[in-house]
Amino acid sequence: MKFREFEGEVEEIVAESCRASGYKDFEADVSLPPNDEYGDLASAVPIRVAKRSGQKPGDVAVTIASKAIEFAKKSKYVGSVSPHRGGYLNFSINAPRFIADSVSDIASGDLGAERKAGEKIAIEHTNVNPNKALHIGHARNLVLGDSLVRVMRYLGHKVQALNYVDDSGAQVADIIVGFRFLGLPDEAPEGVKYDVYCGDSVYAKVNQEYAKNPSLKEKQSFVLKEIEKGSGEYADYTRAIVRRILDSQLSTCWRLGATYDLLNWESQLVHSKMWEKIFETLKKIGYVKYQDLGENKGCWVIPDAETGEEKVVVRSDGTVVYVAKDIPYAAWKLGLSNDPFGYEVYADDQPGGVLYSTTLEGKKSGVHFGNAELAISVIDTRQSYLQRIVAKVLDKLHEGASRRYMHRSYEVVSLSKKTASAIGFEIEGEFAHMSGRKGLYVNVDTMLGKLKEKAKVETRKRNLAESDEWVDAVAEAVAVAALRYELLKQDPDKMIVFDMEEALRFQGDTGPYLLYTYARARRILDKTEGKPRVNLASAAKLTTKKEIQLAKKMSMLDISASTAGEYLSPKEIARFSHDLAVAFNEFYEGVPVNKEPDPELRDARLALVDASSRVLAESMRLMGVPVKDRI
RNA sequence: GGGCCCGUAGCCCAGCACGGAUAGGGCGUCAGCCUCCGAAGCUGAAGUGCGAAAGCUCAGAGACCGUGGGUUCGAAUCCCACCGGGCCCGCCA
Repeated sequence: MKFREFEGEVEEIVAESCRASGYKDFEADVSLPPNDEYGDLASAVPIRVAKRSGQKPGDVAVTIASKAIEFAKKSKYVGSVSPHRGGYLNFSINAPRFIADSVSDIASGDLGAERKAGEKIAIEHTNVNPNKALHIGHARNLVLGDSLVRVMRYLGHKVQALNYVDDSGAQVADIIVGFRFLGLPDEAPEGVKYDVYCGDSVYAKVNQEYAKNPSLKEKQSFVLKEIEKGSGEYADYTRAIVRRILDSQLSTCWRLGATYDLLNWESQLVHSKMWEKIFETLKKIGYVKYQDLGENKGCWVIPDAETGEEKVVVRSDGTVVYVAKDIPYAAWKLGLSNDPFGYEVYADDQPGGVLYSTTLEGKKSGVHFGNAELAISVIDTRQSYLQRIVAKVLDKLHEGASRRYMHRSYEVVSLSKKTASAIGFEIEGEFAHMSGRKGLYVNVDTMLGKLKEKAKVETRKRNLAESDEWVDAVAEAVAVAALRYELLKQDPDKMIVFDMEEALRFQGDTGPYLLYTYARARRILDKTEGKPRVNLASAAKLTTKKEIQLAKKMSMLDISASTAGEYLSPKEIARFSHDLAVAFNEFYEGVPVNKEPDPELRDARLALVDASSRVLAESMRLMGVPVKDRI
């Protein structure tokens, strides 16, 4: 997009004019000034030069500026250069040319980043145990992961979105225990989602019973052993139940706008024997060691050179611990071991395209997964230690492999005191961590329901003539927008203390604000007699600060997205979208479009509305925030 | 005991990667703006001066950036220590 081109020119000018002034080896750093009264881009290079040469920064700035002014004459988008006595070089943009070019690029559909040779990237996210419905903590994972998938694709990478299903763990076994040993019905009551039923009723009930009746725990280990076998009555039954719960979870994921390319099953990973091969290699190189005495007697362990501690990977009974399942999964993603899987269609009705599943039956379906150049795992921060162990082991399998394995960690979502109280838990501090066992959580479906209810009221108020179906569809979009944006905009390193009341806000820095802004822009375009078109002459009439601000902002999407990709930080897109929406609303309130008497100027403004709304829609798409023409 | 993360207005958050020009938003509070392209929005913080008006000009709420040191011409940003909060360090997943 054009702002980046402008930036490139400025960098070039700074570098050339430094050289021409006899200042060598200075990085031509360019940044946005704190205030646009200084200009549209600035460089602090004179300060650095002055530091080395002992001159005054302001004098250096004048010297370099005199050269820069000459170089700028050849440039396309640099309007003027001026030195600042504090030691800055300030560059202003050639607004008419910049706006005319930006608008026509965007109007022709060019919303993308500079296409580089895309990498093959595997992004793992969601990974919810198939025994319960998604709660808002899982939603944070999903939103982060799915937005990363979208951003990476926008940047031109070839992305595989992976969802890991732990279909053989204790949590699944608990559901089976409930059905088979506590006599709980394996059908949900009328009107209750299957995953909600299993999580809210079955899982909670089974855990209560464990506390009362410890012998029930033996049933759990019995079920686990049966599942492990992979065949037989219990294994088959579990497979069917897992599938029902998973499908129910997937409907929620899809509702949130997240889709996947492949499901990886833990049971298949275990049966694939990948671990056994890796284990042999690790034994051969002496990285895993057998302990014949001490507290880890009878176990295979890997040492941690830094802490001097060791991590058990194979228990004394020969079974593997959790991290030893993550290692082959990571190795498979990066193509560090042979691919034991076939691939088959799991769902062809997924909104974003076919969802595949691994299989050990050998069917390939003509598709390929794994073998990625980069693997990103969206996993909460509590697993950072284990993820570091996985990375270290990868390095032992293949020199430097850990550089291609990235853990996108994030803090958990907890509940505010008020919200905990609203669902029947009186707590000590200001917030409480969610707990599936205790039943202390807010389900995604519940939250979307509340958001939608409120959105319906708000939407109906503004659209008295519309059908119920129409209002429903809009309210659904508003609900999803509100939740996704809320979970995405905050830094992943910060805990979200979720408060129901606050999350129900549709004003200010929220998803619905973006939807509203887009609809506002569409309204202008729908009502107009004019045509969105602009040329150099009419662009020159766009002279107000609000118009220029909007034009600049809209052509920075690619810059924000690059940052988001580089730092695995999709909240950059949230900042961008909000800034763009603010710029649009200020423009909207500040200058007339359809009421503008000068038809040339009106059309130029229309073109600006058209282009900026396209960019807004694209940035919303990158966050998985739905877009509606009217709300 | 070892390690990771967080601490910025009454509340919630940006900014920290790459040190630089008046620390940005949102909520809330208060005051305005719908006969004027959608008020899920915008403007302002009793205002001053110029002007017929659009508007311009000046002024202008809320922050010891957890605390204390250090590095630097310059620190919210880098380094160290401490305080407060959260998390992890399992033959659970």
